[in-house]
Amino acid sequence: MTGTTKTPRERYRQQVREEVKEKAWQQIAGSGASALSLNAIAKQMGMSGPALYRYFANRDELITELIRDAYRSLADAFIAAGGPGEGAGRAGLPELARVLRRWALEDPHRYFLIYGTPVPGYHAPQDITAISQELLAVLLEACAAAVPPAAPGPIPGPLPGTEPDPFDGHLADHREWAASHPDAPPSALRLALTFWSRLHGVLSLELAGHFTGMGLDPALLFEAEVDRIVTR
Amino acid sequence: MTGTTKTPRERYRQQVREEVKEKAWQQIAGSGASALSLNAIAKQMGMSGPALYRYFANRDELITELIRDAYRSLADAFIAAGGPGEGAGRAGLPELARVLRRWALEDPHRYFLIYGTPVPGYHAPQDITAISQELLAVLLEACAAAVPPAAPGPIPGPLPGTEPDPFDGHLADHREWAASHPDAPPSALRLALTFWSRLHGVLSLELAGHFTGMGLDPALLFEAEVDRIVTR
DNA sequence: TGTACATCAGTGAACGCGCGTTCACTGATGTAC
DNA sequence: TGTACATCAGTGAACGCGCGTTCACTGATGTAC
Repeated sequence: MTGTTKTPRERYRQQVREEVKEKAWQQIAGSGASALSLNAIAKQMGMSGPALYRYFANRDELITELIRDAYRSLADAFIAAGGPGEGAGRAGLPELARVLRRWALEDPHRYFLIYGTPVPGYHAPQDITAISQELLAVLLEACAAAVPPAAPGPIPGPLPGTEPDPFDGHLADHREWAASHPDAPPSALRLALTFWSRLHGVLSLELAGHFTGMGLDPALLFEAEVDRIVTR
Repeated sequence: MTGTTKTPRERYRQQVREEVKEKAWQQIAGSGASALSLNAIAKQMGMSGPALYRYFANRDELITELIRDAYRSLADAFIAAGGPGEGAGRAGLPELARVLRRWALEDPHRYFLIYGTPVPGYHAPQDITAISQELLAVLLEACAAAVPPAAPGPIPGPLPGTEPDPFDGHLADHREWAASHPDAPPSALRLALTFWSRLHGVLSLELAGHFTGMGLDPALLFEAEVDRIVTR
């Protein structure tokens, strides 16, 4: 416990940092990430603007922290559902899909901060890309479990009833991004990409409001798409 | 021709408006849409800031105009490829998909202005939604041609070899958005939604740079996804 | 073709605003003896 | 337990900036007779 012992001051610092971030999220929800203003946050907390510089070096650090928290939160949700399972663990793809949608609907702007229009010139620090790799690892785990394992020995032809996907060849040669699962067959990698891109497709259109006014039920559309990812 | 006759002044006005929009796009490409500044554009054109108010009522009108132009440009590309065919006309879905990708890569920020993170509080004027309906009509046309026509008389069960899609039932009841094609079968509507959401998924991830560093070829991934939309 | 007038593009000064950020300072909280 | 000192949260004034937008005005361009 010695490592996590906090002096009252440290405790307080952390509380204020959290409150700043909370107000920041509220502001983002109201007017978008680009309108985030330190002064406005301070005023909302009943403090003067410069006070925030005790807690964040500058505006950019705050935004980076928000992005990190967003990734962390999604990764945790994934791990809780499908991570290396001590507790709940080992969720299937449909469950992961629902976790993703629930997480996104919880705070659409948080989703867009990660997957939305990129901020020109912004590059995420390395520890953030590491979190996104944790996320990917959970997804790959579920995909590997959903797909027939690669047989050792000579590479078999396509299974009967399965048309060969030409992209699988490309994947077999470009799998650095899936380093967490070096033994997963290309079809599992393919499945992960499909899961990611298709769900991002429906979800981001839904969150951006492109389905409103069309009279469709986005939840049904989402479920239908999940269905076609799983039963390929 | 009388309707399109332009006095020199009208001509000039239009030229300047075009130049303003041009610089606006450059600025958006550099620092994102939210950083768009009238003063900066004016300076770049060698004019004083207030001069622009001869051409646009305010900043919002300029942005709306940019969005309108973006939609118009995409709709025109679609119509040229697959629209009600006098000239080229009647392109299939794969061709439409390539048109979409080419258009998006031509200017990623233009794509994101339409399909990216929504601006909180912004509502597109009606003539813009009309353009997006033109776009949809072209897509629906191609989808209707790619799908077995609905048989008149009693609704048949699912075709042999085709598993019934539960979402098609929902679509049969909610097809106002496809008013341009009142006779298209639900499966065609479904195909259009699939085309739209899946291609938006891969494309927006690509444009946002989420594939960079993964070592994948986005063009191949895109083509593979197109393939699985068409040969379902 | 020439003159009188109306139209309109563009300027420069000004307003009020909010932003990020720095700096010197006050006062409260914690630490060491 | 009490005192002396160090740490640190927060303030208020200030800097420089760029923004959108208005206004009264100048000067060039087009129009009518």
